[in-house]
Formats: sequence, structure tokens, C-alpha cells
Amino acid sequence: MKSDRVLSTAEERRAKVVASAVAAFARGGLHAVTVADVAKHAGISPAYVLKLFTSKTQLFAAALDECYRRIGEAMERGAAQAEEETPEALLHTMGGAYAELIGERDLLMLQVHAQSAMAEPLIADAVRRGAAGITDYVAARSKASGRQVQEFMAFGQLCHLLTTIDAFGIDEPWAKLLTEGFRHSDPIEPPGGAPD
Amino acid sequence: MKSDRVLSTAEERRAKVVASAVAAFARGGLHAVTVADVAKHAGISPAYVLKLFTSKTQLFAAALDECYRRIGEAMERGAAQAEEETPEALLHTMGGAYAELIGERDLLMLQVHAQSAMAEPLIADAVRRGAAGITDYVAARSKASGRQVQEFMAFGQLCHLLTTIDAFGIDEPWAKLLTEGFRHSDPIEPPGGAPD
DNA sequence: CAGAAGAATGAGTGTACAGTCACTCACATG
DNA sequence: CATGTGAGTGACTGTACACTCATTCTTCTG
Repeated sequence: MKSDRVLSTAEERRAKVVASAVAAFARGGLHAVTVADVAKHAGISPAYVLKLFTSKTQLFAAALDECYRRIGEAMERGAAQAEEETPEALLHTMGGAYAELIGERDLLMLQVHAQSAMAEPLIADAVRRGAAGITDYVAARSKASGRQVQEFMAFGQLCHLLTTIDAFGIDEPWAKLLTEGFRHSDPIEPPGGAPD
Repeated sequence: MKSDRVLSTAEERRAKVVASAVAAFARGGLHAVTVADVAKHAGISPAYVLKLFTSKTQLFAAALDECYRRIGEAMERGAAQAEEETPEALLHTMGGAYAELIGERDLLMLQVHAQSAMAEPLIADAVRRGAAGITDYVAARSKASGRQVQEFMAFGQLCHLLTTIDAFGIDEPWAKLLTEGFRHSDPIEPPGGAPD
């Protein structure tokens, strides 16, 4: 099965580099992570990474697209698991699928760092596309009310904050209060869910 | 009234530099904004900025503390405006005060950038202190249920996202849906409010 | 097997920036 | 007015990093 080629095709490399970019940029964001970091993770030279993507910013944007693609997939999987087709049940399983997906923090942190890099038009566009895609899909698939979708997204954002500050590991009243009902290891989440 | 001194006291300078740091770092975050940018905004030399704060990271952390201080003030003002002492009324006016405060986007963007710079322990600590302070204050002052406080914070986070992607200026269904009820110019906000 | 097409790199280039330091100037005090 | 303290800076240093390019190595095709 496995080819004994030494070189990959450019397409294979691109895919591998994008995956590496997701992991690497999740660690520190656009400006704190270097092209060399991504290259190292992918096991190729920085020069070739730049040949594949022309600029660091484009690479980040590609990573972000991949991030939203995976989230979309997770949502579809989640929706498929719902036992009934009510908005509430669909939002619940979708939220659970999202929570599970971002238990591995990379996709979450990448979104956080993306919000901080909105000064780059390429990245701003990717974030907007991502938010639009998730919102549209959730709304269409669940047929929930606008208010419910809003709440779904809002709790997703709260989940991002709580994860970045590691509130789940803080034993103080405020942290307990905010994390109540999330505990994103078990896919139970508050009335609404936990996306974007 | 105004002294004709040429030099300021170090304390005055620190305050001015912190204010400049809030404004400057809001534009691009820890890594995208230079000490020289902050210095220019404050009208002094980069060298002296670093003498006052020893490192760029400490300066950012100081800006963040100032940010949370101003938010705390706004919350108190908001609470004072409530017409009755019910949790709902208090959350509503507090959310309105917060929304009004961050209409000028600096304080909001600074928080977003801070979340992206959590790799720096000094900044991580400041963010946690900020979140703790707001949560504790809101919970204590409003006497709202845990769930209500959670929702208050969640919608605050959603407001951050919507502002960074400029959803309020996008004329598409998903953007309309998510911004419904916010429109942070008029201080009307959805059941809950809009903080952290 | 010649040679074209593409994969991949090493070695550079230029620049931007955090942090340092020796120094100058302003101000208060006796 | 001598002197000490603290405000403020210019010039520098070292480094890190995005991006370029000439070149080498691999694979495919006829």
C-alpha cells in the first residue's frame, strides 16, 4: 500500500502543512508562531512551506479554513446522532459533538488567535466565512428559533473563554459557577449547546 | 492651575502610558504592536516606556488591569441605574452599561488580544483576575442565579465575537440573526446582558 | 537513458524590534 | 549656586524572522 517514493506530491504536502499549521498556530497565534515552527512540525523546510503558501498569513488562513471544515463535519455527525428531530435535541447533540471536538484544544485556540489577527483581511474573511457557515448550518439543520441559535453560539463563545483561562481547573466559586453544566469531557451541556 | 513644569512625575507618566497602551494594544495585540507604537501614542521615548514597565509583557498586563478596572466601574454605574433591585433589572442595566462602555472598541479588542496572549503567565493571570472580578461582582450585586450569570457572560462573549467580525455591519441573514437584540448603540440587550 | 517537470533545500538578505546604557537635562533644597 | 535626585533620551546591540533564489535531487515520460 505504502509508496516507496521519497518525494510527496505538492497536494499531499499542502494537506500535511495545513494540519501542522493548525497545531502550531494553536500554540501561539499568527505573530507568536514562526513559519519555521510550522515547517518543523510538518518535517520540511521553512522555504518550502513558503513556496507552498506564498505568505505566512495565507498559511494561517488556510489553517483556519481547515478548522471550520472540521467543525462543520463534527456538527453534521452530531446532528446525525440526535434521537428526535426537535430543535432542542438537535442543538443538544450538535453542541455535544462540538464540545467533544474541541476537547483537543487546537481548534478552539486557533479560533481565539484568529479573532486577535483580524487586522489581516485574509484572516478576517476566513473568520466571517466560518461564523457564517456554522450559524447557517445550525439554524437550517436544527430549525431552532433565532434566539436559540444565538444562545447556542453565545455558550460556544463562553466555552472558548473558559477553556483559554483553564477555568475547568480552577477551584474557586466564580470558576465553578461559570463552568457548571459544561465540563466538556462528558458531552452534557446547558440548554443550548456549545459551538462556534 | 496647570503647572509649567517640563517634566512629569513618574506616576503621571505611568498613568498616561497605561492609557496609551490600552489604545495601542487594542489595535493589534501583544505581538503585533511595538513598544515604539505605545511610546509614540504617549508622546515619550520607547526607552522610557521600558524603564517605567521593565518589559513589554508587563506593560500589556498593566493595560489589561486598567481595562478590567474600567469595566468594573461601568458595572457599578450600571447597577446604580437599575430601577428595581431584581436580578433581571440589575443584569439588564449592567449589560447596558457594559455595552455602552465597549462601543468604543478598545476595551473589547484588548480582551480579545489578551485571550490570544495567554501563553504569557503575567497576562494569563490578569485575564483570570479580570474574569473572576467581573463574575463575582455580577453574581453578588445582582443576586441572580448561576445560570443567569453564565448567560450574562456568554452573551458578553458573543458580543465580542460579533464586534470583532463587524457583524453589526453585515447585511446577511446569519449576521442579522446573531446581532438581533444587541445593536450595541442602543442599550437594549437580550435577556441577560452583555459583559466580560 | 535523455531530459523536462516538479519537489525540496541551504544559504542568504534585509529589516524590525526588545531591551540596554551612558548620558543630558530639569528640578528641589540648603 | 552647589549638589543630589529623578525624568527623559539617542544611539546602540543582538537577535529573530519572513521571504528569496540559485541549486540539487527525484520522478516521470517518451
